[in-house]
Amino acid sequence: MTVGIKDVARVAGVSPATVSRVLGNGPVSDDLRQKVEAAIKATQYRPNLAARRLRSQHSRTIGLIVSDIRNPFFTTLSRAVEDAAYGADMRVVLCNTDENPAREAMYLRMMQEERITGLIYAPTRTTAERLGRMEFSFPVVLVDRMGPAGAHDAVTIDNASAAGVLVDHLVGQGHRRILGLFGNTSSTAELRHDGYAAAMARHGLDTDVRFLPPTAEAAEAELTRRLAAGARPDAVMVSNGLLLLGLYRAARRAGLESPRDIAIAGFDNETWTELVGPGLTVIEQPVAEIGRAAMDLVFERLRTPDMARRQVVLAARLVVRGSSAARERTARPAI
Amino acid sequence: MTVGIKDVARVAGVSPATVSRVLGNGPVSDDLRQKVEAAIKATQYRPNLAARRLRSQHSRTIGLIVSDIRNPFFTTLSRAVEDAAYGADMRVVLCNTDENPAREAMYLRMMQEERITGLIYAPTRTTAERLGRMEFSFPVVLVDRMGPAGAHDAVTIDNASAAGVLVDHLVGQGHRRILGLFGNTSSTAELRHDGYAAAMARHGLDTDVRFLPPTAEAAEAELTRRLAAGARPDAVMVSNGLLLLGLYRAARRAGLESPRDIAIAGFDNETWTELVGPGLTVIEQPVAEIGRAAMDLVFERLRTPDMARRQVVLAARLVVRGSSAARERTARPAI
DNA sequence: CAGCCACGTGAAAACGTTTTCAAATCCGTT
DNA sequence: AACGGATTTGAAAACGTTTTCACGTGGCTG
Repeated sequence: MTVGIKDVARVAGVSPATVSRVLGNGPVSDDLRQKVEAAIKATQYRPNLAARRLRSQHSRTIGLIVSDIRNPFFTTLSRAVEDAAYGADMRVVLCNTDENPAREAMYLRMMQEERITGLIYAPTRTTAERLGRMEFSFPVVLVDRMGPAGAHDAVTIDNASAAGVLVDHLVGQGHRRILGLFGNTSSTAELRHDGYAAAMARHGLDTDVRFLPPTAEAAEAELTRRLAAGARPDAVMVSNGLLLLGLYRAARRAGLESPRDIAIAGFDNETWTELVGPGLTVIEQPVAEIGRAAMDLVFERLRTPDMARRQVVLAARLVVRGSSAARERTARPAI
Repeated sequence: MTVGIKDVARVAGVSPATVSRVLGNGPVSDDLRQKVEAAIKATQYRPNLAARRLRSQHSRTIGLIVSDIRNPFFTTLSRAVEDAAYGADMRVVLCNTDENPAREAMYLRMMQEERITGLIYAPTRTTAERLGRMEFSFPVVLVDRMGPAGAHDAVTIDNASAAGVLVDHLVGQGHRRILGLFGNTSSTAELRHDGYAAAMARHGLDTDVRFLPPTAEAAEAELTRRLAAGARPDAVMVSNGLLLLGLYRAARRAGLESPRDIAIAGFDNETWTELVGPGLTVIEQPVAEIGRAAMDLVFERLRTPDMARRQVVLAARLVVRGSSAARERTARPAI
């Protein structure tokens, strides 16, 4: 039989209420407090969090829903979230959706059943659209990806302009024919595409775009196919770390060296991007800060439920490395 | 006000017990079942998991305690665990300890308070020792790292012999002076050291060993220091992915190329090890399988509490890449 | 046709806490 | 000396479920 608050009370010679007050730092005389604490030690009492939650209506639990924790962006994010949760004496329940709306829906429902304190969530584009019509009894803070305008708090970078910065850099290095590969499941990839397209237009260049499942395999296959078909862009840019990995693999497999044969750039400054060849030029996001900001937003919204919806936009940073360097001009015409 | 089972019952014109039975697939006539299901839809009812857990004494929750989710080994592990949990309709609560025993203790206590169904746990060496004396009311399965012999179920690879395989390979390539860097927080690193030492002895070679905090920074600093002091081993092997990263960085920073100037090898086949230079020779662990096996073990132990303690040992695999290749023999004497 | 069993159902207890409420005690003030 | 207020305590209700138990109904069996 598991020992409960009543057993502690009996041993200490007080009422259960008093034990509860000791646990919750309520008003108790030092005398009784000591007795109770001794009894707790003696009985090896461990509070039952389910009971506590049921009665107090506070779960002290943060939900975290991402597509795949193995994506280093989400790995770092989750670590930051967990740290903040630890600091606030809360637990984190982790959910991977694999960009699968059915799994997403299942987890969203679970979050309501858990009566979580707050949710940090990177929604699929399809679910994000539906998000405006859904009711939640807890704060929902979107990260990395946005929902319907103004429907939820969110923490992102300025994706369109970051993509623009990347394009500007590539063009500045003399690259003209710039292929863009973008994920097809997130609003974020869409915004990065928009930024790419706008920048290309600004420079008077034609775009070349493909939306793909955001996986290394998809990117690798796509570039391999194009190279086999004889295409040879000056540069390729991609909208996230997984695509960047596939891109690099494809180039390597085709025997292309960067930047000699093809320039490469993308989003997410993952560990390996610095180590590979001349280093890969990337947009670095302040991932841990995004996580912390999201937690802050959860807490603020709890404190001030009527606060206006808030979108926190953090600065991203261009990390220039060898992969995007200028090539010696060949005889090939500029267009 | 939140809608409860009673509200559903009232709407459906049945008793709360019947609603509960519908929810739990209990024996209910089709007639009433339909009414109840309609009422559930109408009221937007969501079960309260805290209440359910309190009454049923089942939390359907798996605890996962690792040192740092950002270590790709644990990332992949956690993904496998989460997948298995999803399949069994369970949640996973994720905890990072940063190899900090205090944080570990805190999380272990939390797990008891959560009354979790089972725990998957990679303990620090210091906590692992204490583990034999601790009582848990749920199955504890150790992963990657072991506890006191036979005290808990565990899933690992054969660390000593895997390290031996790595040494044999390096020696086979002609390397003689092999520096070994090992983490100082896990039993696993210790076993890998033992395997290294045994293999070196078998080959009649002197060992050169250092135990470090298992971080990239520590490994990088250590090798940099040694190189600066004029040391130049034939090869360096390390006991995990983080150390491998630091090792590679240090070599690179010192302008050493692998395998020309120094051979490099280690544990954990992370994404980047294949991409870097000639590729890094590593021992690859079946990480996802470790996670799945751990979950299986949790379930088996729940089914058969008296089952003998079980240690599952999975096969690791040597992945040979360029970084360990033989060097052209120089005039330097073999010893 | 009597008896039995299987089945579906509801009333009420139970899970382990926190919280409300009222009672009791103590202190200082008038 | 009496009163008011603050402080500490305990009894009991409440949180939202599942589970136990007993009851009623209907179909079978003998």
